[in-house]
Amino acid sequence: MNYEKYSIGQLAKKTACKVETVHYYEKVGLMPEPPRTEGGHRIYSLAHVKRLNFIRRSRDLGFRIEQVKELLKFIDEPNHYCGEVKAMAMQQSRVVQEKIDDLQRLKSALNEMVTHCASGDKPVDDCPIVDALFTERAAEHY
Amino acid sequence: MNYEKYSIGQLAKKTACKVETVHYYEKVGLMPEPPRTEGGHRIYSLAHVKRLNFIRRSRDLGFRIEQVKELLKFIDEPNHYCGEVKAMAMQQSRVVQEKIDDLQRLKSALNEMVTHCASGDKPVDDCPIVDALFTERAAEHY
DNA sequence: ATAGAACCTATAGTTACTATAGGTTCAAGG
DNA sequence: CCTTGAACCTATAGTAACTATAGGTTCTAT
Repeated sequence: MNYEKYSIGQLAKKTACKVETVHYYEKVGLMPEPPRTEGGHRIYSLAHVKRLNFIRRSRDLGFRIEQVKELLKFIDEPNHYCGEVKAMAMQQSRVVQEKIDDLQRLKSALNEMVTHCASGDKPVDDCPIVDALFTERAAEHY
Repeated sequence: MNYEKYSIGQLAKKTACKVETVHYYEKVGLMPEPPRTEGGHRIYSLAHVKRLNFIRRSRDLGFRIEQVKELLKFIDEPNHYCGEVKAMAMQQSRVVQEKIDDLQRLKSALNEMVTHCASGDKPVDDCPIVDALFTERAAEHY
């Protein structure tokens, strides 16, 4: 076994995470309160490194903090099955796809505006982009 | 000309924007301080409706508030040309494309994890998704 | 022993709003 | 004219997920 101990700075470096972020994760309950030195400095072990890696990777994949808490619950508590984790990953994949769709629409709108604006040497009050932006929004919003 | 006057509530309804958001836009300098009734209620005109539509549409297209301020400057100040607006729209389109690319990578990672997790009936400590999440992150992050 | 890096806590700032509290004004009905 | 209740007013706090700052303490290496 690896019984190496780490300071918060070493933990942060190993996980590409800032020290302040570790403090934050502790405050919101993602990271446990670790043992301390006599002087009050936090002492971490390899288990903490792994846990923080898990948190960071989950966050990178777009899971919100509350979702990461759920994922961690699956791990911290016994009697959970892989299927629960799989369901969350699939759900997250769908959420991400929706965001992609949104952004695609957005980019199309921008590109369309740009192509309508051929010259660029017109004064602003004659600009088709500005014009498009002034247009009233769809009725469904009312 | 249309000299119709609107209360803040009517303005909000016409632009699919909340009253509090109009207050906020005034506070951060996107909307001007409008004239008031004797009792202190704000009075808006059609120009305000158009301006707020412009702001909302720009925000919907992903422009940040500071960028919307720049766009409005082009309109509020004389001697600006369509090309400046076009450049901002093109830049914004690139930013959006980058976000799309990021999300695509993210979704691929999620989908890969899901396909590796065939059964779902394994206990969590044997789950390939959990496993992947525990994996250390790429060296470039260090 | 001491210097300075790393750590500690608590608080404020970031973005773009949204929500709340507690009070005032407006418009419509009686 | 008076009342009632919706709409308005200001100021402040809350949201997500951190980041940054201030002011003080501890650790580590010389």
